[in-house]
Amino acid sequence: MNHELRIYNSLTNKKEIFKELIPGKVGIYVCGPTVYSSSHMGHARSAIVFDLIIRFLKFVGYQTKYVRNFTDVDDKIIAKAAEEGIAVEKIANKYKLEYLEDVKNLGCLSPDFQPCVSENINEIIELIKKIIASGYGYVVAGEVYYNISKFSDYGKLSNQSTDSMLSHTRLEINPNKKNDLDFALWKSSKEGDPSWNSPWGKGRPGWHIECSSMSTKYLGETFDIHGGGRDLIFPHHENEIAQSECTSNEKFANYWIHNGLININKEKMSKSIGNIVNIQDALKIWNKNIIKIFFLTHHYRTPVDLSSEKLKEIKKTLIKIKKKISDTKNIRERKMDDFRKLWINAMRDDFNSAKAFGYYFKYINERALTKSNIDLIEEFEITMGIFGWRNEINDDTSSEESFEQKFDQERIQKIILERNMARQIKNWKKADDLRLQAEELGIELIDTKNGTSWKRK
RNA sequence: GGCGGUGUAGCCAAGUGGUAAGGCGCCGGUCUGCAAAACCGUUAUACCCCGGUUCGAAUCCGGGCACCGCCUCCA
Repeated sequence: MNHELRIYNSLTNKKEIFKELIPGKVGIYVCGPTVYSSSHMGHARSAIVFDLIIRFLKFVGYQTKYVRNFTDVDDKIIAKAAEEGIAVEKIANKYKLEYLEDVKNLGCLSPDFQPCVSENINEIIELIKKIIASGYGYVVAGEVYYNISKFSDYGKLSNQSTDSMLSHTRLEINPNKKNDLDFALWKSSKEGDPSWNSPWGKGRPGWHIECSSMSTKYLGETFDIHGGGRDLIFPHHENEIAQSECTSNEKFANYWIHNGLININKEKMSKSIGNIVNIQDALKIWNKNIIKIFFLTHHYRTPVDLSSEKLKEIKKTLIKIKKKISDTKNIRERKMDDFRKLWINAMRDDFNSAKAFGYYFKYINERALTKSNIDLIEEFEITMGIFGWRNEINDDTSSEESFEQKFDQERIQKIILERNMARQIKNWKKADDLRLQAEELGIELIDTKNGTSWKRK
């Protein structure tokens, strides 16, 4: 059996055998949110994917050091603060706390470190000084830019030549820049903006530099894994590499892991379309495990289409599975290779949780469950970060309660009463007519020993 | 235009050389006054198209086509 862990490295666009820098230890840095609005399902996916990766790395015996930052100094936050007439720090703090609450509510493990830009200004200034001293940065009118033409590897992550990047750019020409692709390391700030003193005047860090600085601070100049959403490959991660490698002369991150983005009902989730789904709103309707399992039944690199229909499907599956697990009789035993070995191997191959869940569903469906089988199932659930879901997911359509309350309760009760009277005297024609009436209201009647209940159709 | 990704049943989704996991749905059966739930069973001669390599390809190579993402600070 092959015990190696294989990871798709966005830097080489290949699956590679994972080799850690220090035996038994893994350092991982993931780009967290810019805190200027409530976090959405894209953030959720990223948090869930990297939570899975951390859990699995721990499971196979690695000691992990997991760092996820907050970008709390940024143009977007400043703009939002101006729009709402609230202090920049308050906006940043509000959304930072919200994010922490959201990922906690999703049942994700906390990173070991969650640094903020505002708390690392000195480190950032020192790094910018080093970049200037190495000849890669230049100062113009109180601002510092990175000179990409000096860094010969520029474009190695996104696989682009600087020429081709320029050929189709929407970039506005900035006369202060030596090259159009140069980016700001330090920006001078307008009156009222958050600002710090620096050798170049009052200002604040540009986007990108914080991640170079903070990853190095916690993990060293070279570390094992750098993660984030696919959309960050260019320019953000490309620029991080340029900033870090020009001063260290070392490779920045050995493996780059990028999770796929999400669509909502087949459309790109975006502000302009107005279809952003917040984590908070999703959690009001769906149990966290449904959301997690939805994401985990897709491979982390593929784009995913999110819709309530798909979440309902997951819920249905889970309710069935839950009943299977509690029913130890009545299940036919079939041949299946070692479940534990199968799912671990799936996960060793670029964290293929979708495949692993296939085995999980199959195993539960085809096993007479014994104590040891349950132990195996629970081991899987713990590693995937869904342990306890069976106590949290009910088949009482509770997730649709808010929807159901909009129905005319009185009228439904009247139909049920009338129909049951008809059923007692075996007037089936009338009973069926009343069932149809209920269906026209969009609900379905369910007869049980304990009476008649109903649910949304 | 450049770079990257994707294309597998009605829908979703695994599968990197050995003859198509899993889920939802559909259909049939048991059960039920009828339904629902549950349970049992069925459901891709076939993996966008055309060539090639191979004893053998969804999987590798070449050429197309289609869709999606990124291409600088939120557009």
